[in-house]
Amino acid sequence: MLTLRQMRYFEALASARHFGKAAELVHVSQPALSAQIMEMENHLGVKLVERSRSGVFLTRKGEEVLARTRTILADVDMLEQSARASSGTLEGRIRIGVIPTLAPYLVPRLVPHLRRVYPAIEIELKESVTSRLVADLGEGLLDAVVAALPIETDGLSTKPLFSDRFYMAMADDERNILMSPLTEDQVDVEQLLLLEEGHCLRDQALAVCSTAGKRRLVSFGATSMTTLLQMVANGMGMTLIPEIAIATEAARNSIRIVPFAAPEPAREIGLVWRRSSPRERDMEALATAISDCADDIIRAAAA
Amino acid sequence: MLTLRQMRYFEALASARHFGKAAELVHVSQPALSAQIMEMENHLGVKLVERSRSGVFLTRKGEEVLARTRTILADVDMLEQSARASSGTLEGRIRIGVIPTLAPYLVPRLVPHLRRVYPAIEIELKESVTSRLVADLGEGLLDAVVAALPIETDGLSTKPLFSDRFYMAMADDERNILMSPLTEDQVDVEQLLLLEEGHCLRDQALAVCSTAGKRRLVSFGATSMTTLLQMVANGMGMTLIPEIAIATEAARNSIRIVPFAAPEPAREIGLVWRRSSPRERDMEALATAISDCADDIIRAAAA
DNA sequence: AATATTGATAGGATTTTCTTATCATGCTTA
DNA sequence: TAAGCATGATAAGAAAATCCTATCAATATT
Repeated sequence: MLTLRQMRYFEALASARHFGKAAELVHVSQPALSAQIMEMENHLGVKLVERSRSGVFLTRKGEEVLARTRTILADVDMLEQSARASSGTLEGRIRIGVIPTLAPYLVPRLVPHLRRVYPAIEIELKESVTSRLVADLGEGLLDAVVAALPIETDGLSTKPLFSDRFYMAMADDERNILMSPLTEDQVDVEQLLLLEEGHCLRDQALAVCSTAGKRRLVSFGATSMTTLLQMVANGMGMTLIPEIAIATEAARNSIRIVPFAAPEPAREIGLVWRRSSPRERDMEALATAISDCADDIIRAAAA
Repeated sequence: MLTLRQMRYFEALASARHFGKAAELVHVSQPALSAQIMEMENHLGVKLVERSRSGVFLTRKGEEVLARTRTILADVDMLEQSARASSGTLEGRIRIGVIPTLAPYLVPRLVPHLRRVYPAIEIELKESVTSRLVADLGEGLLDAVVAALPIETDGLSTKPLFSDRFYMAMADDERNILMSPLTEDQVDVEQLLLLEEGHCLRDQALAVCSTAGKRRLVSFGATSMTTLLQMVANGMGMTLIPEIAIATEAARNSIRIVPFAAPEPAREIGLVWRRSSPRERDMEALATAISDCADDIIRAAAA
């Protein structure tokens, strides 16, 4: 089996053209170097060097092998260097999954922010429901997931990022005469519009309004918050909207946002990653960035 | 120190994404593979793989190192293959030195002949006096030398190729009324034209004509046979010409070629190479080729 | 909870590699 | 020409690296 050691010694020998000198170059005794060269020659079945009194010459094959050896050794050097170049925080590719009820509001702020703070970052995004994202995380297809907690943590680490309060969104007309702040039992489940199955926000909405019977539930299976709020604006019902979505969606649709009475219901957004991942520092940095962005977005909505 | 073994195991691990399977791939126990991977990680100071219950993933660095590792391993394969591809007879570069009193007559036939018989040959030629050629041979700058024997053989091997008889060349006019065949003591040393110092033919000519005193020697220091024979044709004297040069030179100059009486003086042309050279077979083939060409040339002259 | 997988760890055997000492050869020099 | 020198090969034993078997710890599965 050919070894790098053999190549290193051979390189030295080719440079020194002298077994003893070459052995010094690689900090080894002359017999050790001789043995490795012989081993290499035997393995390749070729004479690499010509030993003569007037010095050591490479054979034709030796010259050819030397050329290849040099590029290989150089490549190995490159490998060591590039591997050791400890990539700092958030350098290189990071694959982030974000749930659909968060992504459209968070990502447009988060990505530019990350790019600004960590110029060497390469962001890959995936938007899907929590279960899909967690599966991808488990398979190594994602590095981090931003989703609503709690998440059954199966070899995963979690860090809470921010709290995202729920509001009720309804058509901005006179039909909806509700107290503000709203209490949960005022919600008419028949009027509640929900996202399609799989979205955590759907489950959360149901949890908030759980006091009423679930029988008369009408699901239009909306695929996005935006769709849902268009339905709301058209008077088809009302829906729960997370605070982070308000600024964007209120600007698009003519809706009224009604707060809940304390204790205000909310979802906890958190960052999730494989516990076995060596990127603790990246996760820390990412968590901070997301929290900051979310705060900005929510503060902007309040203003 | 990074080793190819580590890289081979790492490659296997990246392919199998499983320590046990990877170990099988490289015919080794799982702890052995684990240890090498750990060694590699420690050496590089980087986590290459993420060990998790749901499988083994490469880290970013791991991916990068893998890419480099693969090209290195491929290059090593190439090296082994190309080295093992036993170059047949007279394949690749061969550097041949030829003395000036032989080269102009031998080379134009020899080179096409070699190219025809050994298509993969790359010929490099050097024309110089014996001492220079032998020095170059000793320094590994030449692989073979074609020169007149004997050669003080200092770590060199020698093989006689052919015998090259001497003739006397003189102006083709009526002034030279000499017996044919010539006997050596008929030569008038004062009329003898010689090559400059260093050429073996000069010494051989003097040896042939040694019976006469050397005092009156007139040397014009001609640098080539052709020059010398032009001088002869112009009536400036006579000179020794080796048989192999006759066909070419007689066609160029109006000269008369007179043979010597038996035992005809001659030079022995031989092939010389470093005894330590592993190219015995090449030397054998080269010797045959040269002998064949020389025979052709001399036979052509006789016709 | 019991069982099966999977990678890490431990201890000792095996193989590789190294060093020192010495040899053989050919060159240099007295 | 013989003694001394330089150089790479060889030998023998020490050091190291690598490996294997057995076992552990942590998870995942049943």
